[in-house]
Amino acid sequence: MDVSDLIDPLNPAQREAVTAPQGHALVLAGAGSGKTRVLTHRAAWLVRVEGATPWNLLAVTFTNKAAAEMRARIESLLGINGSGLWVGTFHGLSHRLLRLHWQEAGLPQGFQILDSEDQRRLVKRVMRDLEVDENRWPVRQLQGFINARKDAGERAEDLDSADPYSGEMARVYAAYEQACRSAGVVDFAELMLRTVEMLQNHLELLGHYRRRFRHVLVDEFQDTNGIQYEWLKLLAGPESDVFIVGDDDQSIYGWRGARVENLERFRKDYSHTRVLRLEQNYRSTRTILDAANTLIARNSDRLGKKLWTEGEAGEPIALYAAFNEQDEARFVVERLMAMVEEQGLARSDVAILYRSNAQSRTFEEALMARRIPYRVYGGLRFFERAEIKDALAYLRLLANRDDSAALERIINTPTRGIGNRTVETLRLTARDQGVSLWAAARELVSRPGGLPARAGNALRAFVELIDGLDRETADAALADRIETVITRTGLRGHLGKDGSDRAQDKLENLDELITAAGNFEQDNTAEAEMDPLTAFLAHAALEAGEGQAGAWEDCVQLMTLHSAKGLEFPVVFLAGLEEGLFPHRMSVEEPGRLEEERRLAYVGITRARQRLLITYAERRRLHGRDDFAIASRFIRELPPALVDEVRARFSVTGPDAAGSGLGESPATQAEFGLGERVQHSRFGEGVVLDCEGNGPNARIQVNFNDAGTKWLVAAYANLERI
DNA sequence: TATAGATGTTTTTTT
DNA sequence: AACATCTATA
Repeated sequence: MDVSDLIDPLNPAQREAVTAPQGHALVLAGAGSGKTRVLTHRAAWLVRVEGATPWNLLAVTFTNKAAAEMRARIESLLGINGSGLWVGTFHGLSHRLLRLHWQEAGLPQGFQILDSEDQRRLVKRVMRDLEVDENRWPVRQLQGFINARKDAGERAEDLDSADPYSGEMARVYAAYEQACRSAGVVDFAELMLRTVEMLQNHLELLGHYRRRFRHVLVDEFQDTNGIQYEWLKLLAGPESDVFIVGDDDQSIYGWRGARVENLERFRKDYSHTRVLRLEQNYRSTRTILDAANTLIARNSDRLGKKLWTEGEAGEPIALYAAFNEQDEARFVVERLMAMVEEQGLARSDVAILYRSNAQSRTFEEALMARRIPYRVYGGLRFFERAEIKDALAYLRLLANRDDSAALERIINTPTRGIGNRTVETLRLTARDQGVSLWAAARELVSRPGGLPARAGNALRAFVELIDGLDRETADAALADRIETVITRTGLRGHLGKDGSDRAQDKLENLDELITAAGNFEQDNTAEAEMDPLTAFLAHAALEAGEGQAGAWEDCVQLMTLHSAKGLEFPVVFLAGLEEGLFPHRMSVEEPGRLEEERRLAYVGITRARQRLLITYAERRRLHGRDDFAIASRFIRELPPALVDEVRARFSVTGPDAAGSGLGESPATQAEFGLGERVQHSRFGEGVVLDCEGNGPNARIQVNFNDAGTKWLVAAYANLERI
């Protein structure tokens, strides 16, 4: 058997990992050391050399993107393709198990999945029913609490109900679970927890999967949380070999319960684990790697790795101190244009990375102004848009009338005369009789005098609308079904009346939804045993869909540092390195959280292959508020010798030098930084707020104590620094 | 009950 | 700035 294609592309350390004898293995793999390659080649090795079948493999990661790539690479190495291969995300695979064994899991066959927003709304609903004070107990906090408990594998009844603080939260948790149960919905964390409980309670199922999954492979193991660890321990039985890959320096999901300690725990729990290290980096220049190593060395409690490269030193890291976020975007876009035009770089070779999604806007505007194609990953995703979720809520109701969360969302969207008063009556009736809102609606509609005439008619029309839609479209293709729903419910007409651009966008999104459903039904022949509507709704919740669909043009890539993990680009712009933004102000107090921010910076730096450019803005508008900022501590933590500061300050050239075209006379040159105090002959003292342009054409905005805010042509303003 | 306008809240990252 | 939620008014 010729396995040279599996082995030849590997270095000795990688080869050792891929060809390791049977048994457990922990691969500590630094950034850019080829860990995904090792994982996929290991999977192929097990089948082609060790006699396993694809059926014996279970391969897990965290993000849909990573899972898709892993699947594609394994399939290509094995020359197979099909859904028999269990490769996916923790949540996706759990979902698959729960669909297959819904009865054992105690779920209705058509259970639906709540995304974070759905979950928050439901928690809020429950809190109102329980009359919990939302000022004392913020909804988000309760939502976070519930998820944290689930991520740790704890149910409401496991909590201490005597303690007044956690007792109150446990009460909400319990009521929320009850609401989910009666509506037949599960949240993300529940997918994991329910799967674990199902396997614990059904040993015949557990035995079946343990016998099947002889080889369990896990990528990004440092991101596993408590319940995911339990999940793996269950599915990987005593006869199974577990092969895990991870990097403690890239652990950036602590906020959602990830435990780096799971790496160490694994070594203890799985005896005779072979520990391997991949320390040679094939991705970045020596400069970039040195910078990353120096930065991450400040963190404590590392498992310890020394990344090295045989590559070139490469160019220094560029640092640009922008005046504000517009200037930052201008710098980035001009630089990337120059690189694309002069060096023939593809636009898709360039990534702009930032800490928070809100930062994408300024870059989008700057790119759009210059007609440069770009693609934003993450942010508000397709299936999370309000109009899409409205349409999906109707579909959820068609699939399951008891889905009260879905019903509440659309019972009066678009408005059809069912106001708060009527809905409140519905809730009371539902609560009294212990039934869903839908059942309560049916009951009230059929009971004479149950509601005032006007409300009763409106509600009856709604009930008939839903039942009618169901009857008429039950056998239709998914896309036609959605088309009918959008039209008949009045969603389209409602938006059509509004002539605004935003409404137009929403209409286009609804059309896009119909197209997406059509494509989905065509491609998704694999899980034929699942009802197409249910499958589509699950797809919408689990893979919310990326920002913009299509346009596989050559695009500049914009994304958060979190979504950049696992990717690499020849050129990386790391933007917004300011104290308060990155590291985020919420994370600077606690050392542990600050270290996670530093790991995030490490992830960002190590995405770059050739060129790394770092920017920050001295002044940034956030939440409508202007704030001065100082450079991130992470900039100071880089070795100064590796950093080339482009120009931190704004320079103004005098009119004489500009007019004559001769050399600039130092005497007429001045430099100003934002926030600096200046003196003007007529307006008196003021503070520099903003700058625009450069050299003789530069304009400068000054807020004078007495004369107010003015824009001045800097060359003629004769400002003096004080 | 519907709507416009006021008021208050974001505080980050994702399945 | 953008959005959700509340309030006053028709």
